[in-house]
Amino acid sequence: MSIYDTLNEQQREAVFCTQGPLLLLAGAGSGKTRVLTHRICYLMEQGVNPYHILAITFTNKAAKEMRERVDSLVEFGSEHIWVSTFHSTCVRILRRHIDLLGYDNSFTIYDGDDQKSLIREICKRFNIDTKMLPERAIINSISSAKDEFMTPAEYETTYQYDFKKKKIADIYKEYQKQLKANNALDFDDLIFKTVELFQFHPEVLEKYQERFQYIMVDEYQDTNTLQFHLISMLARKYKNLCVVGDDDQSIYKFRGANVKNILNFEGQFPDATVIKLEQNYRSTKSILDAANGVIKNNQTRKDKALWTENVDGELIEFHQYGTEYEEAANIVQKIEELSAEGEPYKNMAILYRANAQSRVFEEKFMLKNIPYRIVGGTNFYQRKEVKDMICYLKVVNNGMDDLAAKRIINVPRRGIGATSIDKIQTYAMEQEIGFMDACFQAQEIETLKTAKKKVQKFGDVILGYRNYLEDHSLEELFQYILETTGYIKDLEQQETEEATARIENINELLNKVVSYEEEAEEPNLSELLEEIALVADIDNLEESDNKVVLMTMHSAKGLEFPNVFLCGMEDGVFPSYMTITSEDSEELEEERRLCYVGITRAKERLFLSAAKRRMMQGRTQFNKVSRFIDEIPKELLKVDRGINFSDKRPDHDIFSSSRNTKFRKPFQRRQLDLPKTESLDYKEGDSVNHIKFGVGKVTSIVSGGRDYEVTVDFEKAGQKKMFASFAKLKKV
DNA sequence: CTCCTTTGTCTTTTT
DNA sequence: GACAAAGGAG
Repeated sequence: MSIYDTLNEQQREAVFCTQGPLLLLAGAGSGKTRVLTHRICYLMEQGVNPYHILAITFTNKAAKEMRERVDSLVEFGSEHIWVSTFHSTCVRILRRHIDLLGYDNSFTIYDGDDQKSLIREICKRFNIDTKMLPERAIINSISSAKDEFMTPAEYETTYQYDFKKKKIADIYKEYQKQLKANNALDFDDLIFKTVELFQFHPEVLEKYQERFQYIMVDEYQDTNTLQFHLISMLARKYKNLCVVGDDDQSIYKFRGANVKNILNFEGQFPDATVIKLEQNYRSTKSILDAANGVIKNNQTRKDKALWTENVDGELIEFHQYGTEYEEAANIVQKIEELSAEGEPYKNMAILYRANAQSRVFEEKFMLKNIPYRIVGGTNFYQRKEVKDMICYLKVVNNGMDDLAAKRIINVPRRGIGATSIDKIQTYAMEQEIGFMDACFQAQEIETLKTAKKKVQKFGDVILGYRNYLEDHSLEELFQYILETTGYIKDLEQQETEEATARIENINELLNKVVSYEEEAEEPNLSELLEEIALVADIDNLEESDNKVVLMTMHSAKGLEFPNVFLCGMEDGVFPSYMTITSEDSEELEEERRLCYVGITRAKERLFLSAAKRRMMQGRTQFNKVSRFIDEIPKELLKVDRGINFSDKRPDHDIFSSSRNTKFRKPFQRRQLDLPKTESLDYKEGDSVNHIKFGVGKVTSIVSGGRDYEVTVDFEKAGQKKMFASFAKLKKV
């Protein structure tokens, strides 16, 4: 009896197929992690040195789990396998070789917030109207350019006749210049620079090709073009590349993921073996059928049929509540009931479309004293106080990080305001030196008057820290910074709840520093900062905590729970307003894939819910039940009359008229009991004004349930479809 | 320079 | 409703 006997035929085939390119199409819950771990194990049995194996996962958490699972299968050697995310892999490579590209090896990693600050600064300097060109759009454009391996120069020549893009090209160019001057890389650069390194230094590439003779990539459907490039460079020599993915679970198009990577794999590697894993081991039949019912509405997908031998299981429950508060109250109550029946809290997860939806649940859980954990949202390391302390560490570590220096120069208050900072910056640019270096030369800056001394003093403080680190540990440095800045003392004096929470956060960061120093082989500041920059919130989700988990469906990818609550199943929430109004049908399909991911997280029970009205951005919105609910086969759904409705209005069950609902569109009768938008003051053919798109002509008005769907041909923006209640069109 | 108030702007997902 | 940016008083 070998460990491979428990695998099914396709799984075994995949495990034993070790040579040459292999595409593994693995449906949700089909045991792909088992296949990957067993495959690694088999490779080692075949005499492959674990040193030659590279496995790329999507999160650090997945990497850790994979290593542990391999470790439980093999007797020794698992620690030599290189298992990590794309980003961590690249950092490891760049730390060794980035000097070949003219960067310092102690480079800093910029997160999304840093990126935004830098872009904002550049826009200000370039006098760019961020109303015409929002920062978000600029960042996205630069990010997509990098995803396509396009340098600023290439971007400029490609788009020289497009006014807006030409502007972006200027910003992109300056942005890269600044990054380099600050000795910093953003997330995309980590991959980009690694590819560049391999391109310009074939001897380095060859070294890694020799090292990584067997490569595996998980969640392959979510790789972008640049990542594909990286992988194919590495695999070019030995061609032992195994990619695992599911096109139905591709949910990161918005950040550059390219489904074509998986759809065209056989085109890129013509001799590839393709194996499909279609048996689901995770979910009950009802849950799986519901998921299949939804996903089959997508036009562009590889045909496949996921099946299971599992029991039918319970029906899927769907409730429509009056408000999001009722929704939360009832879900929490259900969780209490399940808990009373003996279900551990950690077996229950609440999944939603957007992070903002977590708040109502959090309030309820606190009130009821139920342990919970929210994953995502504002990351721990993005909190003001934590970020402040990190910036101190960054400045100590990398003297060229202007952004970090500017952040802390007046935190705590040192009497150095915006005008002084500008003066230092101007001087730094004239002298072509870094911001921090300019601070060290404060005496030379003529424009500074009373601030001269203060800036000088700040410089001395930083120099003091650097000296201190020479013969002290990181923990000691951190403590020293806390003391000398008086950061905690300031907070203590405030005596507010908020301040106490901040102190706790700083202490948690201190814990991180301590535990890093204990675990690392050779602790150093760069590595600590890199660990901080590259962790995702999900990475810290401990299997052992018995807590209800709350997170977005995006974050839930790759996880599974016995009981799953999918809330906010409303058109406008999920699918989101953005995707409904977009004319690109691809976006709705991605949203549907997300729904598929959400449903397939559930093993035993699935609860779906919606609210008739909910507060969104301070306005009450009336939402129709999500179209995805409609796509689930009716016989799988159990729709109860609302329980515990707190508002006394007669409640109309959406399926109420009779059992015999097969022939009617289930949700249409709702238009009777929901307030319709006030009658419109414009009709087809009228000219109307929209706050963003300007003037246009109404081409059609369709009554869709509680709202009107209005199509307008705008003079500038072209044709748009919108809901009357959202669009606030004015007749002109 | 700092602190407080007011105004305006959004709609998503993240390494 | 939340949060950032701008404006105003000390």
